Amino acid sequence: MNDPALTASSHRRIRQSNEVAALRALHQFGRLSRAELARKLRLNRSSSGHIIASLTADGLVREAIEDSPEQPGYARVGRPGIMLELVPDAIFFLGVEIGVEHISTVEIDLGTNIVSTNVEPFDGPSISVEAAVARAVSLALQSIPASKLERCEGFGVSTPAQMDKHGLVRLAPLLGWRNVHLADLVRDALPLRVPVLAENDANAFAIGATYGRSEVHSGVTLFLVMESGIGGGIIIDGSLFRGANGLAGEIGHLIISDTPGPRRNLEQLIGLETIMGEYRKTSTLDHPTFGNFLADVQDRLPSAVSIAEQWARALAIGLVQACRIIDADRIVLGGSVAALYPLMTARVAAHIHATQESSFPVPSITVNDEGTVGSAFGAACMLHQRYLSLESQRFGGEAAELEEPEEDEG
Amino acid sequence: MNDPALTASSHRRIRQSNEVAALRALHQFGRLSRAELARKLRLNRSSSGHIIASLTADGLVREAIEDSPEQPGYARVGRPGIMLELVPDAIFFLGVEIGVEHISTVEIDLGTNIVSTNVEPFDGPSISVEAAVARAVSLALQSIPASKLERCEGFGVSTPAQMDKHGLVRLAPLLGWRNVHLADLVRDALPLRVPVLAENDANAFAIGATYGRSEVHSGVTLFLVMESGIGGGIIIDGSLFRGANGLAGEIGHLIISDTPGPRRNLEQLIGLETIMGEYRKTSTLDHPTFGNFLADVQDRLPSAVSIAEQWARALAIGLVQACRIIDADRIVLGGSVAALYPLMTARVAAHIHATQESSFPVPSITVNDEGTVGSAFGAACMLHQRYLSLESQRFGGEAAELEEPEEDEG
DNA sequence: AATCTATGTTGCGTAGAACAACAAAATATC
DNA sequence: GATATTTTGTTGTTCTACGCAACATAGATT
Repeated sequence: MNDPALTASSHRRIRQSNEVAALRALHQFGRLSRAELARKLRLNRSSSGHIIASLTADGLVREAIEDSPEQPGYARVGRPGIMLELVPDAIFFLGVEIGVEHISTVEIDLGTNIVSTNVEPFDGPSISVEAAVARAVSLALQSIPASKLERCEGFGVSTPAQMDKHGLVRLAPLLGWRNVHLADLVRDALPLRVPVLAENDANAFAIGATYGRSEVHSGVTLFLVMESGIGGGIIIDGSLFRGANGLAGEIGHLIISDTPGPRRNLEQLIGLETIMGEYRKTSTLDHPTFGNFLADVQDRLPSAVSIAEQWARALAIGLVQACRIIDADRIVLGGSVAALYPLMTARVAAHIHATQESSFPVPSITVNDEGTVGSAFGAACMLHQRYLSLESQRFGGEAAELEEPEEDEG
Repeated sequence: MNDPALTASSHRRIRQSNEVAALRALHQFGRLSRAELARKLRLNRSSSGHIIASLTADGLVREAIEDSPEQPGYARVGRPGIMLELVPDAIFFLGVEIGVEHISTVEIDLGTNIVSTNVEPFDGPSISVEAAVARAVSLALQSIPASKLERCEGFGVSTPAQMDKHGLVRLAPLLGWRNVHLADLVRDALPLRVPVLAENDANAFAIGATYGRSEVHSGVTLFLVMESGIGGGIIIDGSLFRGANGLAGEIGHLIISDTPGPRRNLEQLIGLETIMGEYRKTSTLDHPTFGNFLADVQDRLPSAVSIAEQWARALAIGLVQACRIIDADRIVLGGSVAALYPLMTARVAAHIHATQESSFPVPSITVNDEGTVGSAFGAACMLHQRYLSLESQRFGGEAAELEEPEEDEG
């Protein structure tokens, strides 16, 4: 019913849409002159000027001081344009990850630069939702001076839970939550009136990993977060594909093998627990860590290599299965287990080749190296993305979602 | 690079977008008054009136003659509105399926009603692309009087091939094609200048099966075409998800079992060939047909039921695997083998339940009953959908896709 | 120095939506 | 049955924001 193409454009919306487009272009390309912007947006130079004028008045855009006047190959004839850039600290966004063992918060600015982060240990399962939300909010706000607060334009939460697009948690097994409206709780707990979004942690991670400037990769990216559990997210043309229930990309439960005894799913085959379980059987150390394991693999210790080999095979099968359905052209691996991939690149590729028909295009595989704040960063990015879209509160958006003049006159 | 949100709106575009929105609303809801339309589109009544006036002048919309004046529950206070409707035969679209054994053509009108169809036997593998295109075009046009031709507003082709979104066929194993620009060939063969789109047959089928009026199901639909081969398509919020290479939803090659000997993929387990191969071993008939098999299953003949049981299990596993990745909430089965599903509903459901974790929402499964023209119909629908969008040629669209003022200035 | 080229700005024209006012066509109310 | 009420469709006006053209500007080119 909320068919975007069914809502009409008015005059206000034109300008809104064009201002948003200008902001997005500046975010994507970094620096542009008014004339360049006009070309990108297919606008007249004069219109571009007007739009920039109003964005400048709002303090979102400024003329860049030419610190590096001689960019290589920038010798063009004609009057040089005045470079424009976003004012990074004009506004900011907060992202929080409520994990099982820790809470992380991230503050990003209009240029999606990370301004500050906080991480705090946390015992998720033993704490109520309300208390968790309270701690998350206070941790996120603790390093923000009161005077700056009003420049906050969005608050994102990520957590290991299955939730709908409104932030209603259906089930969070690791935290013991069920049917809690997380987004609403956070909204109420915040001393600000800003847009709040909640999202599954793997989905948020996926957004964060793909939502960089000039990273508007048009295509399909499958993002895999490999820790004890295996999470996943799918990004289509730069925006998250949630699926019907927010479960799209959660490939941890794919059945990989039904060879001998019980069926084994991907999580059971490539998760951290499994690797460490196997590794403990062979390691001579008292308390072997994943780091020890990686070192052993690097040293080509047969027992460790054998475990890694199993891992590579299962990962390859999982990726091939997933790509047969969503036809991704890019795969990004994240989470601590991803560190194993660079050691096993060739083996994974070989298994993919063996499983795949030759006619199928093979996606590129890369490792994401965001720190522990990846998911919180992604949550913040979701609000950055929202700000640079037509739903932005800045334009009295949101209304479009709330009104819904549903009149079912059968 | 073709980021839609990066292109700005001008004055012309406003009207375009609003006219398109009006046409879409009328298509979706059938009949609306100007005031109702204004509410749906969030426009002022007067603007709605202007838009309707210009669409009426173009012959696309008319005031409906109140043949059924008393719609139930239609007693509302106030002046009753004048109902508006699309003029079905204002324009039409053609769709062609170039299959392996037959060519089917469909003509649909602005209301997506099927006006006429043609089916002709065809020996795909033995015929060149050019000849196939020529036959397809002549079959599609044969029943269209010359005077009507100019009202054609689009031509769609579907064929069992992997192709990109521009209609360039990378590979069509069943027809022996490789690297042919099918859409261009059709464009050149047509005696009209109309938009031409080409799409994989399963994808086209999927569009046709979901693109009904008032069928703008917002959600994720997985469509499965089961014949000798297994094709598939994914529809997200009413529009086709092609994936990076047009292969999204092609779940025929999912690995279902690696139990004893060689791996078996879904196609090898639930395809028509497999069923009939098994059935021939047990049937007492000389030339058993799939119809015989269905009858035997219906009669609970143990040998047939056993084959069907295997089929149900493999299908269930395939669907569960697919839904774990794309999180579909609706599955539609098509193709001749789909007729087996109604007999096995309970078994499939049981297997899904057994494979699935309880927390996972189970999608609805329905059988599509389009005839043999489903894929051609879908191809025609693609152009209907395009006409009711901003890329419509009617508004000098397409330019947006051709210009591309790419200026990579490092 | 003169010319060329591209940029940024300004004033004007215009398309098209919002707004307000009004007549019309029905129901609701007394 | 007359009047009030409600909703619709239309008309004229206002306003917003873009396109266009003209011009001054700032550099490169000759």
